[in-house]
Amino acid sequence: MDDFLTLENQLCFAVYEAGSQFNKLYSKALESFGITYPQYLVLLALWEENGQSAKELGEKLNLGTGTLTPMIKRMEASGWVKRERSTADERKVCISLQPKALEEKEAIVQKIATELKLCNIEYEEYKQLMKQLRVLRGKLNIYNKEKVK
Amino acid sequence: MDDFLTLENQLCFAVYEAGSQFNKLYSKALESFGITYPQYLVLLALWEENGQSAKELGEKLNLGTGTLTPMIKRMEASGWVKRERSTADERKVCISLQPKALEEKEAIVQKIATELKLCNIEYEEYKQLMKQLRVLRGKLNIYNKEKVK
DNA sequence: TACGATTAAATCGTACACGATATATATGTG
DNA sequence: CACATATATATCGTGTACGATTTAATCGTA
Repeated sequence: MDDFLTLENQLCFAVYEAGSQFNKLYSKALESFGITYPQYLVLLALWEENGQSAKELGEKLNLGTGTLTPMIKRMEASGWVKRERSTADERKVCISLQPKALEEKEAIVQKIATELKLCNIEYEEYKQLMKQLRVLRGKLNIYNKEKVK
Repeated sequence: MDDFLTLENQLCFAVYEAGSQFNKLYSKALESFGITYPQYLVLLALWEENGQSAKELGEKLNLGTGTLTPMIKRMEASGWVKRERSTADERKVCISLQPKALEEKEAIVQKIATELKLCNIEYEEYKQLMKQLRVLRGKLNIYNKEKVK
């Protein structure tokens, strides 16, 4: 009757599970580099475009300042990034990569690629999932944006 | 060149994003009931089978005792569940629903159903995603289990 | 039956994640 | 120029999440 109520049939839970599994996989793979999974996402964003304000970074990663500020400070303390107040607009903080983040890039990327290969995710599967998750993201985004109003 | 390195093309990030969007949607929908999204998942598991040990619950939800114990205690404090040491095996704690959790079930389920409907997720889309996420879960599970050894 | 190994929870430390609030800088309009 | 408004961060409080360690109960086997 209310089969749709079981954990097993909840899309939100399927996503939640996959998320925590990726979290574990990446955390373990990144452990030896001394970065966490969310910190790796920050590096990805900065490798793509070095020197971004906290706001820009937060928008790309869907993270508020309450999450980002302390995280970036930890990454600064461990030598991955640096934070500088913009001189043009003193409200802004510009976050950029330290040499360490550029030097270690290849090794980190390689490590992740190696581990992911072990999961045997097919290219078609990957592509399909990405496509469907983008559609889902679009719909959830519209909903969440509406609700803020 | 390394387009596969962009955030936009990372499966892990797509899952991460969808997860946090669901989190926001459910959190807002559940706010008036005084429960969080993870707590709602606990209720789902207990509505499905009332009276489970912390270990069983943790296995279904992929949560360790470091997460579950304090969460269940909060849910006990707010009157949703109760915790009782098993008399047969004093190591076990049996977690079961308080009347409040049974009384509010319909209202909670209705509220969630209403909000989800507003997202316009098609049945086919839902089914497809569930199917693919189950495959992904299987693969990530195998990987993560291997790594523990 | 004694005792080492296993199992179930609890506890601890660290790191997200989010909403709400505070603070400081910049901007727009009279 | 003055001042209300808007913007960018920072801070705070609460609640997950996870690995590691601790504690207590049970089990297996000599």
